[in-house]
Amino acid sequence: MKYNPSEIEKKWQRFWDEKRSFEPDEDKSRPKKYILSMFPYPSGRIHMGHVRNYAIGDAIARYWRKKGYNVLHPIGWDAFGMPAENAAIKNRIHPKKWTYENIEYMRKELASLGLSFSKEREFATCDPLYTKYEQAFFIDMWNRGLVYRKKGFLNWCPHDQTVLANEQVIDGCCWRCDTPIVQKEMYQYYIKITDYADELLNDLKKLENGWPNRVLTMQRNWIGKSVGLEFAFRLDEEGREKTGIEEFKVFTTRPDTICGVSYAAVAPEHPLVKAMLEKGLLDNSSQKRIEAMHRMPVRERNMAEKEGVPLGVYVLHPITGEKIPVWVANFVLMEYGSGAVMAVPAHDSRDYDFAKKYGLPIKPVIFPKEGGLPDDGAYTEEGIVKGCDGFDGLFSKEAIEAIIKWFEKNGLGKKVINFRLKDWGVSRQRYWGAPIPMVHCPKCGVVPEKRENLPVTLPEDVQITGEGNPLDHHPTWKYTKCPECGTDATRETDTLDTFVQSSWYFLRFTTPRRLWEKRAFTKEDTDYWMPVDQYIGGIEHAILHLLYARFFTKVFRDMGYVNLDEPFKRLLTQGMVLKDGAKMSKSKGNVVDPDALIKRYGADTARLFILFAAPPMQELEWNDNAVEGANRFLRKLFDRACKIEPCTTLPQILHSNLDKDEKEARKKVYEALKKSEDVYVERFTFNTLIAASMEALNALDRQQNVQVWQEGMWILLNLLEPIVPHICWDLSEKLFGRNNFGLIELREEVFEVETISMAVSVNGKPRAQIEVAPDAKKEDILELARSAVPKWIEGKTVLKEILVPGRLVNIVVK
RNA sequence: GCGGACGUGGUGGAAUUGGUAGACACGCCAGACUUAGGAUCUGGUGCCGCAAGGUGUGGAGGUUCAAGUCCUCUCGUCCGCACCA
Repeated sequence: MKYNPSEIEKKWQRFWDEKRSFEPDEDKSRPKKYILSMFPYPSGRIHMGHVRNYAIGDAIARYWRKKGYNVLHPIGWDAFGMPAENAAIKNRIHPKKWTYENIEYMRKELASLGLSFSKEREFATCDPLYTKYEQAFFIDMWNRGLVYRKKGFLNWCPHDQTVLANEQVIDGCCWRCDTPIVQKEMYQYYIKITDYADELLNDLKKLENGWPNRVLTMQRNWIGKSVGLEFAFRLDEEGREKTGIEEFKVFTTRPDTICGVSYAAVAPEHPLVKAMLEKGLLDNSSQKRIEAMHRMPVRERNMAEKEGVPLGVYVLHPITGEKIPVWVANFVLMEYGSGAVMAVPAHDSRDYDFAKKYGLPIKPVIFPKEGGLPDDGAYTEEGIVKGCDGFDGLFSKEAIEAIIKWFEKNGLGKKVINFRLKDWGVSRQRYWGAPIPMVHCPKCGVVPEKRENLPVTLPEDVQITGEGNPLDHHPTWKYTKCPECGTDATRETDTLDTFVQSSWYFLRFTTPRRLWEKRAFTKEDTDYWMPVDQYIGGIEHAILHLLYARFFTKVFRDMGYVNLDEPFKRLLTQGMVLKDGAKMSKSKGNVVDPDALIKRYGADTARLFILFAAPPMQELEWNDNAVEGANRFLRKLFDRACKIEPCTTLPQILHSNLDKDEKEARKKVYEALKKSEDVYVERFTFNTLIAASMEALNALDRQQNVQVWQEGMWILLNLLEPIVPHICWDLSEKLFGRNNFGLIELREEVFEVETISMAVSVNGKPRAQIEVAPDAKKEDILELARSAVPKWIEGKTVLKEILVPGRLVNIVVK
């Protein structure tokens, strides 16, 4: 019989569907596994990255199911977002239609891979039923003070009258109409993720054994906790009178360098600058230069050269009382700390560059324990304080403590913890998103919509042109009554960031469909299913998605909705799929289409290749020839299986009766079985398991024992099922009535051998092989070893002999 | 600049605790069979060398009886963050 993948695959996919084989059991007494591959954006067609993602997740899910676990392995669609609007502009198709059609198509594509999804829990995040709960959560957070409105700067295209995401700004211009973008200040909704900054940082410790180190590092850097001193620079008398401003705050992580301050620097957006501009205290050229700095988007400022303008006002040094000039500097960020810094050119490279450029004094106050200060550049390491009254002789760490204490004692400053992490702006001036469920009332202000009115749904009769906000432009949609007082009011026309949807979708999956109308999820279900035991996805989500999802979990916990600190116990970040050394992309023309591949070779070949070609976390280089090789293995497996006599139980073999090749075959088979535990549970290096299975099949091929063949195939089909399910179900059905899909015990006797082959090396170089009995005495082995390498030891003195049992003998001679 | 990961045959990759480097596969070479095919099977294949042997995990040192694996320095590639005070 010939291996016919398309026939087999259709047959079993239908079988699984009809039997609802992969729906989780509602019996919560069974041990569970929640295996989740990140849900896809319905862009239109699946790509190889998806195939890889879902092949990995499916293998893990199928493994645990076969082990008797209750497995939740769901799929859904991250369905809101800009591509739908872009398609609407380009092809005049409604985003909703476009999205649901794509989902329809991609669902079929994924189905053709034979993935064991819990399909009955599938949903799209643009389903109103999902939006309903998301809006309710948003209101809960608003009521708890976790959501607030604030003016923030956004990329704004004056031509299209729209807000642009950072990635839509190309060289400072709108990606669509090429108009230079401006920074526009608008009201935005923010979620207070910073309230949880410390916990999000500390709890990374709990993930150390389950998450890749680099993801943990990336999150730590992103949160960016720094501890330091906050104090105020008081303006001198003249300055206070001129500007009407008394003082401004600065933050430093290096209070030990405070006596080296030679100027203060403030951001172009700083209130002091604003006040001075308003009062006309700056000359024309200074004004112009400050305005130019201000105009430059913050992202671009870091590329530009350091620039500054002296403000002509002075502050007083809190310790020495010296007068210190204040500068505006383009490298000071308004968003971080207080938007102002104390500048210590001797010990900070940015301050140094700036001081050099403008000829400001450089005063070293920290000296290394050994050696001197650098000739050029700042000394940014720790050292001993010199030239700072009252603190001289202290080492940096002690000086930091002492100086902070001094400030606190004198009421001049305090220890402060700063985070790089900022609150999460969730407003999007777009159509295709979840409407923010708020109402603007002239009497009551901004108030949440009533719960019974949720979801606030999108109007369908809109024209998406890319200009302006369709919700705002809609003739009637935004007009409503205030939920508090009934006055005429307007709806919020902003929609939510799509990251909000992906921050809790994994909780929604725990809810059986019959409860969807009633509840977002229940504690009963989340207590049982959560946390996700294995999460699989691309490294590109290492920071934002994973951070937001962790944050939502903690907020839900504090609102009493879940009993859970961290949502994802283990995380596997898969590598990219490359072709010709580059990421597959249409523009490069190096795309391999999964559909075509499945059509030609079948889903099992696609899955086998993708898991065989590289370990999951590594990049995978596409190779058409190697795909052919994967297919060859399956054909061979099928061919050999067809020659086997069916049986319904695992044959009992008397190992000692077998010949050498038969024993070797059994050994290889059981080695693969042994390996499978480690691979499916711990390491996920499917490539090595597949290699071990190939070795086993090759070894089986070198002998003819009927029972050894039966046993070998029984085991191989069992352990390959998670990787190539269709062929394994088909052959298992024919040969073993699928009785081989249960637990298989290891047979230790197959690992026992009559002789062990050991290497003999002389001075570390391998010179000969010897065969010894497993129970041979040390002296006998050494004797044999010496006699095996006469050429290398004759006439020399044996200094030492090292025996590594079962592996080698090393003879050291001189 | 800071942080991280990775460098092993012609290629993808194995080597879990320091113990015979190159498993498995692709490619290539030779052969068999053949309805002459991009099928299947057998054998070979790190490099140099006729061989004995030498040499070999980016490079240079070091620790060790023994290093792909541990340490120091260095080069390269990729990724993340990027004036974060």
